[in-house]
Amino acid sequence: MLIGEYRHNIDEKKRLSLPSKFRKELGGKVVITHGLDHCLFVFPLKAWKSVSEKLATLSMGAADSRKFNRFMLAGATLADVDKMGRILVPDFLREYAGLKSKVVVTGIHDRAEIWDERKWNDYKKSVGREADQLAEKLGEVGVF
Amino acid sequence: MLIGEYRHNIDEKKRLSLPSKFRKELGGKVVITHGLDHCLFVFPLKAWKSVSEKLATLSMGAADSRKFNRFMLAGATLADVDKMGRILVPDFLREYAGLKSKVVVTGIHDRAEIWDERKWNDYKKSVGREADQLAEKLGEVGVF
DNA sequence: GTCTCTAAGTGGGTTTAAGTGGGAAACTAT
DNA sequence: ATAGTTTCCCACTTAAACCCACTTAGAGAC
Repeated sequence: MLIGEYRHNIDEKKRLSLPSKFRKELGGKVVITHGLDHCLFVFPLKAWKSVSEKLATLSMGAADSRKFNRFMLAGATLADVDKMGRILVPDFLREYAGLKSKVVVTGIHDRAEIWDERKWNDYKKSVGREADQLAEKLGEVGVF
Repeated sequence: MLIGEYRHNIDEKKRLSLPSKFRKELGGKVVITHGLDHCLFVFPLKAWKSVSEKLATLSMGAADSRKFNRFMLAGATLADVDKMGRILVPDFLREYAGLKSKVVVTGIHDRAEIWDERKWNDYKKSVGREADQLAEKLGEVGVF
């Protein structure tokens, strides 16, 4: 189970250290892909396979299904973790997530997320303002 | 599994490098054919066989079925991958996909796609505008 | 609280391979 | 024969992979 929020840097060679607490669960190969709200998702290879199997059930006939598959599959990259626990983030994904040097890596269940630091701060603020309404929903779902 | 997006050039001799990460899966011979949305599809020989079998059993009207089969089959070319991992893209396919020098090669499950760089950028932008609906689908399919 | 030890995060230099360009040889067509 | 392609092979450039070292932050002991 991946949890927590870590502040890391992407260096000049486009390398990003994964938090040491994530490394065991993420393993030696991870898949980075487009996430929602313009962040990036990082899956352990195993978890990715179950995602891609679900995607494979979508028909190729419909135009929006093709779009969806291209978004998820062409938008994904297999990255291997180097000896120091770092991954390389491809240009097109960095661009999508608006990543500069300072990024935030978060853990959400079985995946990690990569956020531009500023985007993450803004997002947290907006979540803070909506906390009451969200709390209502949480109650509905029976979390607390 | 082919995933990711790679920017390559078609040189003056009409040669196109396949991404190194695709080469193992694509093998020494590939089938290039008309793709949907004015890109080109590139199948490993093995995957092509299952595609052509499916084409033979299409359940659409006879006239449409003939049309689609001609589109896919008559447009298909068997291409050898050279020692450097490059293929030759025939003129009529380059024309169909509007390929200039700069192209994008993407991986979608068991096939690669070749896009004119500008077309791919436009396509991605349109996907971006539909991000919300795509997110809905993510939920429907139970991906996340 | 402070010192020490350990490990994580970062940075740089070297090596390797991918992507690309171009020349020589073979083949075709004129 | 010759001009124009096509095919094969090799060379160059640059970016990714790899290895190692330094710095800093955290954990533990005193």
